[in-house]
Amino acid sequence: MPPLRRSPHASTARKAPEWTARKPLSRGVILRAALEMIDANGIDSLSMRQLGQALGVEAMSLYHYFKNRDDLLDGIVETVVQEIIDTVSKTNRPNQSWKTAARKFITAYRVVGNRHPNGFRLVAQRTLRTAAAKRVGEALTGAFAASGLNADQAIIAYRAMTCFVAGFVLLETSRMKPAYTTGNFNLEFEKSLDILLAGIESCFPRIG
Amino acid sequence: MPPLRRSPHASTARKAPEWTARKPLSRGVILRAALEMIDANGIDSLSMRQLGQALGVEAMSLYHYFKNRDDLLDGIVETVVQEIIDTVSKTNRPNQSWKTAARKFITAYRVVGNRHPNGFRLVAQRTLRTAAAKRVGEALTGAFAASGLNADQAIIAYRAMTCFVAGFVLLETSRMKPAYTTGNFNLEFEKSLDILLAGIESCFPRIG
DNA sequence: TTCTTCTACCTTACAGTGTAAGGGCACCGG
DNA sequence: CCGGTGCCCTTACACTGTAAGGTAGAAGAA
Repeated sequence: MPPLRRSPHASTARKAPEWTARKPLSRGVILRAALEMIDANGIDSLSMRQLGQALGVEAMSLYHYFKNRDDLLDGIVETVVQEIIDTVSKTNRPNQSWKTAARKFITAYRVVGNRHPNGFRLVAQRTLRTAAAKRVGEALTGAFAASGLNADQAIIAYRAMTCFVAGFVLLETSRMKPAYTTGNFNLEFEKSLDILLAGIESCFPRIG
Repeated sequence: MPPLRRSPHASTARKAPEWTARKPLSRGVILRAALEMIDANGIDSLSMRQLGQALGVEAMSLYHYFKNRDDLLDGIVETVVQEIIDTVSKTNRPNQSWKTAARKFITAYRVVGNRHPNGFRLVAQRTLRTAAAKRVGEALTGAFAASGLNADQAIIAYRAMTCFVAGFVLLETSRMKPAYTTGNFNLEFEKSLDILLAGIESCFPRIG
């Protein structure tokens, strides 16, 4: 149960104090509200004042939890990346083939990307400066390495796949109709994955 | 020779008229200045006022050539895309194999992406709403089709490659050091291209 | 010539932005 | 009781995009 907190505004009023059930702020609460705003109306709709309003708080209060707006955006990226990690680990099974692992990994990327289209745009541009990003690839490169690739090969395979999925989701989540498409994103995605996996197999014969 | 134009400010001054050699505005002139600003200092550094100042003009004058800032950004995208097209067509030769054509195409994408790192970020997010984007893929899908792929296969191969290169350049041009990298972007790029081309060959056996 | 219209640029104004600087109330450990 | 610390607040400033409308000069018509 969220603790009752006196509304700061009410505390300055003379009459009876008004009590609000406002959720106390925290990085997590703010980030979730921010991601919701972004997903609903685009990145430009996220202003400190409007975010504060959505949380029943003044804009400047947010600066207690985030250094500045950029820091907040980095936090959103981390939130989305973490969601990708969670999604992957939910479907991961031991002893699955590297192809299965890679497919699940990239698919989780896409699923989360479509769940947070505008949040994902942020991820695509600034993944690398967050700490979570450092962990996100371990599972996949690990699977590649366990299947016989050396470190450099695993990284290259990893990069080819993640770059593809980033570009794909970016394209898929833009509202506009692409000029060149079959109209069936699922098919294009799966077929492209087929291409990548077959290419890895063919270029790195030790794998398997 | 650019025509001498009376500086509007000077025209209201009482004394001797001052003549400036300011280049007359046009969509092209504005777009090139805007792209330059973006590449130098990032997208956020592009404000209508500052862009106007760089051109020796008030901010509102730009609205004679662009509906609004978004329209301007679309124009920048189109500029960059056109540069990609030009770069491709400069290296294109008749009778080259589909692999060579694809490699040149994707490489041109990357070269221009690195020449305009911040401009390219715009492209990655809004390529599709521009008219130039409609033409950019014709060469490549044409090469695929000419090599034996049917329409859907050509589109899928095209999409796999363009999504990859978009994601790759986005990663490559972000200042931060990625967590998983060999440190050799050129090698990673070429090897990833190998993977894609081998994968296309393997998944679409009719090609050749 | 003079009158009108058009083009290209301008000024002003407004609502909205991020955030620096600092204030004050509620709670806590002493 | 008292001083600190945490959490939220107000105020203020420089900046943004852009709506509304003005104006000086060029071009065309009479």
